[in-house]
Amino acid sequence: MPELPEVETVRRGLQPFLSGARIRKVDLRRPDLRFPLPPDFARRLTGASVDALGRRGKYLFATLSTGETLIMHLGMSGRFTVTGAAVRRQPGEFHFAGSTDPAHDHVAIDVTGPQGPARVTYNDPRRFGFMDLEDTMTLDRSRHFAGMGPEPFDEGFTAASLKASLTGRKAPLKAALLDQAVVAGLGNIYVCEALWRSGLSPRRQAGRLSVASAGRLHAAIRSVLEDAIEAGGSSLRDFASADGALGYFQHRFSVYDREGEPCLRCGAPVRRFTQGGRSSFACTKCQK
DNA sequence: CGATTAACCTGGAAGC
DNA sequence: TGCTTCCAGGTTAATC
Repeated sequence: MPELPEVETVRRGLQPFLSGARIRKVDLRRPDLRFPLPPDFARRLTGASVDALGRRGKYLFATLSTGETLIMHLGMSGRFTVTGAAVRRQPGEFHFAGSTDPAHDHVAIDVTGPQGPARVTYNDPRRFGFMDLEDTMTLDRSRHFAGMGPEPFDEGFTAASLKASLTGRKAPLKAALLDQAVVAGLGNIYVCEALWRSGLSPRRQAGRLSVASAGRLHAAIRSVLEDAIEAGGSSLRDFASADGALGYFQHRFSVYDREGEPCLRCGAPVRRFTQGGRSSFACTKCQK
């Protein structure tokens, strides 16, 4: 589910509980999420302090005092919730206070932090998310981060660099922008929204952008992500930040999930079509 | 090498 | 009500 704004919202929600906290206990309900958890996962976390909570693209990561970094990806349906102190547990069975979906609570991390004791629970019905441990020193070269494109808000991400990374690409803009090697953090929603803001068709060949179009696209990517972060992300279904608050950017979608509704710029109906097996939404009248 | 498709997994909504 | 089909915010191995 979550794209950059949602992951950033989660990061900000978890930070007060995790940053500076010591990990007391890690409970695993199953040995794998999308992939097997790394060997001795719980043991390598237990006793560690969290130095900082960061984000790279759609990845969340916690830098630990042990020299390792806990890498987390929420996949399509992953979410974190924070609850108070651990409650009673029956043998062989998990139950977390306040959980509305214990069947998909896969990992629970008990911490003592600046806010006192807390339990951070990872819930993920579809289990497309995953966690891993990597050496902090080589994090940027780790299998998850190597080859990832620039952060949208980094200085290194410019209209010129965007145009350069798209040069030679024959794929449509939609597919190219979903490629995390071009720019990190965009997913289906924000690609659709950024293309609408820049007046470009998702079907446009990525390698054939003018300098002016690349400039508009670059600005649109930053502005839509910025607006979405400010809104606390988008809450499709029931996505919530770690403090339980719902993001509200979904109410500001210009095209995503607005098939048949009028384009906010020209009034023509928003169209939905499939690209690479996924829905694209666009105004075919004013997005060229 | 780049582009496209299928698969991973589950639940909710829509259709009959 | 119950069954079937489609769809979903991501990533990636396999295939073209």
